[in-house]
Amino acid sequence: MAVARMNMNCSIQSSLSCVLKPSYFFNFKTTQFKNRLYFPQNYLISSKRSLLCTCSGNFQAGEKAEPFVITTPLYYVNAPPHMGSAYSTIAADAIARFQRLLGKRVILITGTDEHGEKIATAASACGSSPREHCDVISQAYKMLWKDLDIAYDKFIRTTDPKHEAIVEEFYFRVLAKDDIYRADYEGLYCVNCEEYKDEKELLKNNCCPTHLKPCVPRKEDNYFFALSKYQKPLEEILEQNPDFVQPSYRLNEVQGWIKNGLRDFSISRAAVEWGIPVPNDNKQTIYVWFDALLGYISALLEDKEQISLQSAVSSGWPASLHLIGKDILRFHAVYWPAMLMSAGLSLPKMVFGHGFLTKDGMKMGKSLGNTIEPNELVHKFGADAVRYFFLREVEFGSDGDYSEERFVNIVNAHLANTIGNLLNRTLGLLKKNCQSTLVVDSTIAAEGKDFKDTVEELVEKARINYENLSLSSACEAVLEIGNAGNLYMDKHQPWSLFKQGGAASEAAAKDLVVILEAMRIIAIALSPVAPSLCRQIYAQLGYSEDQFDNINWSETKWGGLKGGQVMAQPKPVFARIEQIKENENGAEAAPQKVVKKKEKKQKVQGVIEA
RNA sequence: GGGGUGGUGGCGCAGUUGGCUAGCGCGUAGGUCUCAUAAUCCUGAGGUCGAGAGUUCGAGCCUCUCUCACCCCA
Repeated sequence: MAVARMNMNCSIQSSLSCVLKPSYFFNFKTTQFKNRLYFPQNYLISSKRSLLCTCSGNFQAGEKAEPFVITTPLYYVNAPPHMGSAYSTIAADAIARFQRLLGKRVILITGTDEHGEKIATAASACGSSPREHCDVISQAYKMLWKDLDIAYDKFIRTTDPKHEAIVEEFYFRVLAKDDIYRADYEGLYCVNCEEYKDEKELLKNNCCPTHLKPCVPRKEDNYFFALSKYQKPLEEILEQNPDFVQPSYRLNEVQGWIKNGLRDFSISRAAVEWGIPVPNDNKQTIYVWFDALLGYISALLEDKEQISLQSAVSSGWPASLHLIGKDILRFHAVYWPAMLMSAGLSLPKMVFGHGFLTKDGMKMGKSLGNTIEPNELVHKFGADAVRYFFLREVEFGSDGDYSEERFVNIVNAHLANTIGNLLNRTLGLLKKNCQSTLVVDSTIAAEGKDFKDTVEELVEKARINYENLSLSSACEAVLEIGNAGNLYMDKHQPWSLFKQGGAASEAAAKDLVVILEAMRIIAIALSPVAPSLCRQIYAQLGYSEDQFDNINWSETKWGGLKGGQVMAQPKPVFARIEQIKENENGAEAAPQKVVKKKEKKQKVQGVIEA
C-alpha cells in the first residue's frame, strides 16, 4: 500500500566503491568510500565486509562478494503504472546496469504493494476480486518494465505467501522487543489515503487536502509501533552517516522531522479485510509500513530457500540503495530504519529521494487530465529515447519537466544526430573504402593522437558521475565523446583522404578505426541508460549478442577493436523522430522541420532561376 | 506562523574560497563540408545574473530589506 505511494531517488556512491583500477580512486566528488554507515551499537549485524573495496581487478560475480542490492518502491496497484513509477524504475535500472558493468553481483528489486482498502474498493468497482485485480495490475507493471528494458532481478508482490511469512516473522521480532502495543485511536479518517488526518490539515467540511473528499470519523483500537523510542538512535545514525539520505539537501528535512519529535504510528487497521492478518489477532490487518516495506527483504528469498528472515537477510540484506520519490522519504529514512533496528537487522546504506516530474511546466494530475502515460510514450518513441530523456534532462534528485517538443529535440540531437549519425557516417566510409574491415588495431591507429586521451578522460568522467548517481552528468560525458568524434571526423576528412589514395588513404583508414573505437566505448558507457541502442551499436561493430551481454566497464579502456574485425552493414541505429503535427484542418501535416528546410531550398532555387 | 530551497540570455541549467570580456545543452540566425539519419562543423544574435540598499579596490557569488515560486513543519 504505501510503499508505492512514494517516489524514489537514490545515490550510490558509497557503497559502490569498488572499481576496477586503482587509478579510479581519485577525485570523487563526495567522501566516497565511506562505504559504510556507522551504526550505533549493534545495528550493523552484517556488514563490516563491505567497507573497503572488495574488488580486485575484474572480479567475477562471486557468490561470496557482497551483492549490490537496489530497490524501487513497491508500487501500489490501485491504478495502472504512471510516469513517476516508470521514472523511479528507469533510474534504478540504469544504476543497476552500471553496477553490473563494474562486475558486481546486482539484485534489482521492484514489485507491487497489493493490500489495503483501496485495492478492495477498486477491485469491486470493476467487478473483480481483489486478487484478480492485483494480478491484472501487477502484470501491467511487468509488461511496462519489459517495454522499458528494465532488467529487474526480483519482482515481489506483497500478496506472495512467502512475503506474508516474512511480514509475520518480522512482526514477532518487533513484538518481542516490546515495540508494539495496542491503543485506541479516534479521529477523522480519509479512506483514500487510508490514514487518519489531523484536523488542522483538513480543508472545509473536513476534506482531505489530497483527495478533496470528506474524511469520516472513525474509532478503532490499533496496534502501534513505538517509533518514539528510536528518536535518539536515528539522530545518531544521521549524524554519523550524513550520506544516508540523498541528495544531501534532503537531509535537513529528515533531521527536522526527527528533531520535532517522533510519534508512534499505527501499524494495523481494524476495518480493512484485504491485508495480512495481524498475528494473534485476525480481526485486524497489517497496515502498509509493516507490510510493503518488508518486501525489500522478502524479495531476496530464493525460490527453494527456507522461508525465514534469516535466510532472506543472508541473501543480500542490507540493501545498498533504496531509490524512492521524495514523497515517501519519511517512511524510508525514519520509519524503516527504526523498524529495522527494532528487529535487529542492519540498515540500508542509502536512501535516495528523487524529484517529481511535471508536464509542460504543470503538475500532473488525473483531474487535470495532463498525465504522461508511460505506455504511450514508450510505444511512440521507444525505450531508449524515454530512458535517455528522463535520465539526461532531469537532474537526478531534482524535479524535472517533460514536454514533447523538448523530448524530441534532445533525443534527436543527442541519440540520432550525434551518436547514431557518427556511427553511420563512419561505417559508410569504411564500407566504401575498406570493405567494412578494420585495417589495424585501434591502439596502433590512435598512436600519437590526443583524441584517445580525450576519450579516456571523458569515460572516466562518466564513470565517476555514475558512481555518484549523477546520471545526467554521466550521459553528458558520454555525449561529449560523440561530439569529439564528429569533430575529429570533420578535421581529418577521411572522405577526401581516400580520394587522394596512397599514404593519405592509409591515414584515412586509420581515422575510421579511431572513430569506431570511440563508438565502441560509447556503446559500453551509455549502455546503462540506453541498453537497446548500445546493443545495436555493438552489433554493427561486428560483435555478437553474447559479447555485448558480457561487457564490463574495464573494456572502456582504449584498444578493444582489432585489425581485421569486420563491421556490419551501416544502418541507422536510432532514427530521428519527425514530429507530425496536426494542421488546422486536423489533417496530418508533414514533419515541421522538414517543411521548413524545403521552403528554404525552394527559395534559394527561385532566386537562382530568377 | 516557523523553517528550507530557488529566482542567471526563448526553454532547461553550471557558475568553485567574491576578481580578467558571465558559461553549457536545446532552440534560433547565417555560413561550411558532402562521408552521413536534411545529420556534421564554424560563426553570430540573445542576459541590467528577481528588486533595492550595503560591505569591498572589485559581487551572480557576502550582509540586510522586499518580492515571487516551490517544499517541509505547525
